[in-house]
Amino acid sequence: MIADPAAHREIPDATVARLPQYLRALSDLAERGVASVSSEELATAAGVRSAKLRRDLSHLGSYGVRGVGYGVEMLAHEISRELGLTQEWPVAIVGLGNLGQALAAYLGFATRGFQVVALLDRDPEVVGREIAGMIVGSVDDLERIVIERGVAIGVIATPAASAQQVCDRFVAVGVGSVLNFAPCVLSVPQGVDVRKVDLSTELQILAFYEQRKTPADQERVPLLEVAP
Amino acid sequence: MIADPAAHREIPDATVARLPQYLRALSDLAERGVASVSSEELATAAGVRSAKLRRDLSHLGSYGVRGVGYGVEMLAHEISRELGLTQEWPVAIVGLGNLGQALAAYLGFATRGFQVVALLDRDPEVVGREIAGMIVGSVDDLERIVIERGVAIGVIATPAASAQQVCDRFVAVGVGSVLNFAPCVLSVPQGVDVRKVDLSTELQILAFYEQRKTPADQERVPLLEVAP
DNA sequence: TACTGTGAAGCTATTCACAGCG
DNA sequence: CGCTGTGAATAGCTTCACAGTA
Repeated sequence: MIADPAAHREIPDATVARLPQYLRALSDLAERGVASVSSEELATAAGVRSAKLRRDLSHLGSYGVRGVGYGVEMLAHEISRELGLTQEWPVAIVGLGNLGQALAAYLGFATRGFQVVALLDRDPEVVGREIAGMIVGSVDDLERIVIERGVAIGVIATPAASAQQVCDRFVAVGVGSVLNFAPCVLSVPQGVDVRKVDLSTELQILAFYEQRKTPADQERVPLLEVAP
Repeated sequence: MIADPAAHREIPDATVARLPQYLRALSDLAERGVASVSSEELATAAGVRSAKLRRDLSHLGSYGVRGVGYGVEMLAHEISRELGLTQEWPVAIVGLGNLGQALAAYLGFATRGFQVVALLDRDPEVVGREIAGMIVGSVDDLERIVIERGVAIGVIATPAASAQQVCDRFVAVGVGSVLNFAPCVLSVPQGVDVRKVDLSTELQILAFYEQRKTPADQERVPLLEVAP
């Protein structure tokens, strides 16, 4: 009986969410020819505290050397493996408005580990056009295309009104991970993961803190100080 | 006599990050003419548990009615106020590649509380073009434009190599909040807030969980054979 | 010596469960 | 009664501080 060292490790969600940052910092270091890095240096490059970095990495195993630091290439490889980037994940993008086109262009050449295998839209004006080197298909063929091309991750860049329907169709044919850019909540069965990216949410969060920062005398337009 | 309920309350970061979701759910309800909503219903609409919703709202004050629920319009207004959306925040977008253009178009008409007052790019081919009804200016004029137009929030959609420099220039002329779409860590002085949106980070997180779901050596295969 | 990996402490967030009120 | 608001319990995350080690 052989125990896989990673098999029974539970990696905390908060740690998983930071692994990509560490990986990017390590890639930058590797490009600059750095062979070894301390937790202090890597933490700075990734924008976290060194104690947090060490705790995070300890969940993956003991890949550091006491008194020295971490091997850049080796640690990058371990994190890549942990994140599942040693394989190529087939991705489909649905909705090729402004945002969908930008995502298609970005994913087309800027990311390892992912391959865009389908672009789908509902608008007949858009279907058939070439975007980022790929022909846009009809969303009517979603099920067939997802199955044929083994899509694992679905990206939704449609208007909010269509997002749940597209999501349901993804889920029905076995897509287990969805990245949602539509400004709405998606409901999915247990076992399916959804992550949401939302520009206006981010701006609103910034506005909250900006408001707290702005001294009272600098306050801008008071829209609603009307006496009843 | 009633003391200002929000004046000295510390609202937890996790709560702030969810307020936009609640606001969106409330806006949807208001559009459908719903006047009152229970924590259970609103929580479902926002994709959280009702206990969490009630705890979150309790940080804003007591805006519910026991035995009844929350007034939709009233709660929406309170959250808007708390988020600082009763004023318009002037936003500048730097970098008008695919993504920057998509952001400009989105912000141009899809969001209340924010007004795009400047689009800036470095490329002379792009400067002078009209995007989403606004003429692109030169990034050389960043300082002047930020000051003249009172920019409070800077959006960075440049390549990673330019992002820190643009950020520094924003900060130097008083921009206190930055939304960063470039795949890199920005360092800023204390008191400046940065939020990051990163497509490949999100995909990598999904890949991690997707990999965990797919049993070890089980290759990803179509769920259904292709029908003849 | 200079660093990692980690027990323990402290802090933040979530959830339970029900008192309290309309 | 039905629902909110919250004390208390729990779970999860971060930080400290240092034992342990190449």
